[in-house]
Amino acid sequence: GAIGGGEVERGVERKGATYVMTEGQIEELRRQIAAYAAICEQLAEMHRDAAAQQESLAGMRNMSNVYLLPPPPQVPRITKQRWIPTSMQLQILEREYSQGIETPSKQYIKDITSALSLHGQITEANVYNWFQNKRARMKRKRQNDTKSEAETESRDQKKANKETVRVQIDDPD
Amino acid sequence: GAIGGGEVERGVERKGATYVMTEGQIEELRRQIAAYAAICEQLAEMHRDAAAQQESLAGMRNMSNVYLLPPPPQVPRITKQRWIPTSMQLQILEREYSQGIETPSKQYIKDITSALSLHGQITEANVYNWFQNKRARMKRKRQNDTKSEAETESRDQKKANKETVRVQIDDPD
DNA sequence: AATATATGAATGAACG
DNA sequence: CGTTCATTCATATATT
Repeated sequence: GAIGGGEVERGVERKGATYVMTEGQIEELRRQIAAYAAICEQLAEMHRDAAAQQESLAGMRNMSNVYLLPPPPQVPRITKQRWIPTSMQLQILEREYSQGIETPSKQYIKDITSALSLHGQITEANVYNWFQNKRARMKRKRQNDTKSEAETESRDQKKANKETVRVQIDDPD
Repeated sequence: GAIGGGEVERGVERKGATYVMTEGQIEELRRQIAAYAAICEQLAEMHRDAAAQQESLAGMRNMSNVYLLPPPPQVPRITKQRWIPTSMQLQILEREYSQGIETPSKQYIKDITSALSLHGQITEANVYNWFQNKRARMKRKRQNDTKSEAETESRDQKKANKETVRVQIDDPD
């Protein structure tokens, strides 16, 4: 019995916001992910085939390092506003951070900026700011989490209440 | 593969026709889709490059339309629950602001949050954001008003200007 | 229903 | 570094 069960999960849930999705939305997500996965697989296979036949095709050789090579995605802006990282740039930055790069050195910033510029307009200042903001916001998040954990240390009841509220949401159809 | 996974399903809790997801789960989904999108983009680009150079590669041709068709770049329509202040909460907040509280201290935010929670669900972040938005929008309004005062342009011109700003952006290649 | 606006939230950049 | 500002994104609500 799921409803009101509160047997939600391991320590996954935080006291942060929760989100509600409909079946249709979940389905849509699955479809998108499946579609991307299929396309990636096909493309990758095509490249393997092609590479096997024609090893000297320019630009194709070191596919293993997919993230570091190719294309400039979209830089449509004429009016220079604030930097908006492309999904690729973000992905790379997030990965670097998650792998322990929290306060990159000047040289590191130079390098990664140069790598990221293959995926869109970017400056060293952008990268510097990104890491700075990341650190600050991660830290604040950790503090909030820790604090609210401490608050509810002996009060899981409150949490239960919160869960209960959501249960009331029900089906319009 | 490394990217796919069924973790989503495990964590999703069934509740009538809606599901509740944690921030972490949503984040994970977004990451997955962003990752696939970025990889597809790269592979497609590489493929185009390669195809341009070597059009008659066996095994490549009959699949060459693969990347042309599907992937919807749209990110999931996840309905995020955002705080909607009750009229009572709004009244109190407006009053505080009008009485000179523009940038409340952390402690002040704590206090007011706790007071406001008597009138409905609310978090410190909600309060913080409210004041932040209030400041920004008040400032903007003041600036607009002042500017239109100085200008002899018609009143409607002002709004037209605002619209015009966006028009410049565009044109990828 | 489709578009426009109001406003909560996220985030790049700047400040002290 | 911590905090705040400025801009943008996303969603709820209003308007047509």
